[in-house]
Amino acid sequence: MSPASKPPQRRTLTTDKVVAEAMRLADAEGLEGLSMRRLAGALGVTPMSLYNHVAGKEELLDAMVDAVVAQIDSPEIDGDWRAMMRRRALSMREVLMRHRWASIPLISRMTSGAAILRDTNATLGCLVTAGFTYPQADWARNAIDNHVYGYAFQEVNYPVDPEGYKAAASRFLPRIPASEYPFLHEAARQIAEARYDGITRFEFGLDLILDGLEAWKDAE
Amino acid sequence: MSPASKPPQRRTLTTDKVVAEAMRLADAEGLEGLSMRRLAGALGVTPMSLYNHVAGKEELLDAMVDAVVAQIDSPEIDGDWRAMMRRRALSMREVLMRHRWASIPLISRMTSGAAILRDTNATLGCLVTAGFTYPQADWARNAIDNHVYGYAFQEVNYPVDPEGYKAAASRFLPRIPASEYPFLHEAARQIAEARYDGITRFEFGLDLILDGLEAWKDAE
DNA sequence: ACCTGAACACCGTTCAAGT
DNA sequence: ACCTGAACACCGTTCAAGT
Repeated sequence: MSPASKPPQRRTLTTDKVVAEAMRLADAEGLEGLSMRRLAGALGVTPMSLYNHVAGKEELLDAMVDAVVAQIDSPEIDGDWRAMMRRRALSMREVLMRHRWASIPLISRMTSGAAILRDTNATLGCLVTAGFTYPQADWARNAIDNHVYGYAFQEVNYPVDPEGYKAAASRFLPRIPASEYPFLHEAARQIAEARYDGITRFEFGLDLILDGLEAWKDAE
Repeated sequence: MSPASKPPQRRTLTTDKVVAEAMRLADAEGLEGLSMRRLAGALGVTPMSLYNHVAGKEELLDAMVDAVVAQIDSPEIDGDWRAMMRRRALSMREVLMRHRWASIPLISRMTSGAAILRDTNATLGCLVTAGFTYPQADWARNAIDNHVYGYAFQEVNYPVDPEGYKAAASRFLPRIPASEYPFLHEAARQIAEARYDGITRFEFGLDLILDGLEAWKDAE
């Protein structure tokens, strides 16, 4: 029971450390760079020892997704619903830009960690308190989240900097002959010329949805 | 040069057959059931012979996604934009229900097969012809597609039949104590009770977006 | 031209064994 | 209680060889 009697095992790993290192790996190299074996290597441990702290790779991914959701600014339940939805959406976008691997598992895994439950509860709560019915609140959340996910996903996959943009355009445009795809060709040309306006466009679409929700709510 | 001189090779495989069998496999067992080796087995061939017809698994997935997109009713360029966007969205939903594995790769791969280029060209063309600017048309398509993808994805992952619904709810509700997540708990309860109204909800959200686009278009 | 066998460099995970 | 070595059952893909 004295400190010196501490057993010889390394005692280095915890679930939190495993999840944190997995997120660091995914941040650095993307999801396809994350394997249990590489993760173990990064932690200086054999692959199998990970299974003492996470049940498997699926559960690890769920935990990573939940850790991402934990970072978003959830609505305050008594706050102005529109301001709160706006703040949450902007925060989600920012978090998804920070963890560029997260959009896909966030969309594609039906997971329910503590942070996700908390955020969903707060979001529905804010909308219901503002006067939406439960089904309406459920739909409103879906509409907003679909926008955020879809947009974030695009932003992650398209080149942001002007040079990258130009390069991608010149790599892409030849595949779109004006004779066969006149509208697509012109759209690509205009987009290739425009400067990047990520947040503006994001907020534009977001406000479109919020307008729709407001009208919908008042209409009934 | 006579028919009898036909060489002994089986000559069974073509790219189209490989893609078609891959889709059948994915339809039946999901994307995680689709491996190059299993696909080869289903075609009665060694894994390596597939590489004579597709460059690799990534390209195979791209081809599968394009084959899915080829099935959707693209807009007619001179048609009423709202009716055409509506028809396209309903068709996309239907196709994504038929190929339940397709939502995720359709969202997450930045691919540009012939069918995708064609559909994008037709969609932008219809909107631009109706009076949207190119950037507006681009955004409009994104908004609609995000809705379709997000919704289809949900519909694929949630149980449709009442029994499955009930089972999922009773498996889920205990994880959501009313004390900690009062709003989420009540939402889950109401949703668990409601009968499934997939298409209605889909069209509701779609019309919300189309209303927003119409207002937006008229406003400038 | 198309298909194959053998091999390479990976995976996630189990299980019995160590301390 | 935690970590390990060895093994199992898979992957995608390359390459030289067959016909």
